[in-house]
Amino acid sequence: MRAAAIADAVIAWFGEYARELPWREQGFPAWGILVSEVMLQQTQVARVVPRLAEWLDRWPTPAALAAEPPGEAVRMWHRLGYPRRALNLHAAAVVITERHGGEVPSDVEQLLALPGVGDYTARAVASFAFGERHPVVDTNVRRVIARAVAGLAEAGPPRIRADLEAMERLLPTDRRQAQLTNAGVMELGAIVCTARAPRCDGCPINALCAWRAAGYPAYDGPRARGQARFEGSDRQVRGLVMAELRASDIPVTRTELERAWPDAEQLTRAIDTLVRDGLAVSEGDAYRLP
DNA sequence: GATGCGTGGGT
DNA sequence: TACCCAAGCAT
Repeated sequence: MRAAAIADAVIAWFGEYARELPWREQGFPAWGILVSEVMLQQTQVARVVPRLAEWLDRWPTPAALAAEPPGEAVRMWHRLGYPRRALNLHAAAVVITERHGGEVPSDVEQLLALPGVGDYTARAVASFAFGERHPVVDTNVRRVIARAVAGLAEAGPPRIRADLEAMERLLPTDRRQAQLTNAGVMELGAIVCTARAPRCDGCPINALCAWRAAGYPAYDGPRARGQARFEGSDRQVRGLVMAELRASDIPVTRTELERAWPDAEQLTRAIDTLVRDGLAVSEGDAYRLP
């Protein structure tokens, strides 16, 4: 069967060429897996590795993190981006401590209920930390399936149900083999079947690839939405404000923030949304981490 | 279902 | 150099 051939080839390749990453070490805790998966949401592996080590060194358990103010999580986040993830991780640590006896749950439904844990992260933790048999679908997996199975150059817009079903069809029955298939297909998409310049010569499934067999046709389907320009955006201003708050032990005044971004109207909008998101707290005419 | 959300690496 | 893209999530 074609799906079995793909899984077998990917598993064999993964065993030989997988990168040595902290969260793949024997005995790496479920808490560490959860933290790594949240850090990896839209953030490259190379930037995550050092921050993950610092984080787990300071907070080796969910209870340790839950005992501190959420602002400390935001500060430890440094410049990983999307700092609401740090807030989510802190809130998740509180839930895990109060409702799950301090242990990261292995059940997908319970994982999905944690703040900042969505369809990808819940199944990644269930599969990688606990060996549960669930399809894990991220941007890499979607691209590999689009090419190898559907014969398309790109995956197009995400469709959760269909994407999960497509990966499910590739998963072997055995739990361990399913886990290795999840990790292997992701890894293949990350370092071989890349978005820009795929390294098809080194691909373990190039002989099975529908896109290759079709002669690498160009993509003509619907495009995933592109990102808005960053320079001059509210996101940039929010980032600058957060950098100021992280760097200070005392509240930062509005006047000091205006030095970082002179446009008063845009600065106000950034501050207001940060306060609404719980990433900043107002204290008189100044602001600090929560 | 479309948008907003940080920061930086790769080409 | 600009631009695309990155182990997504919440609303």
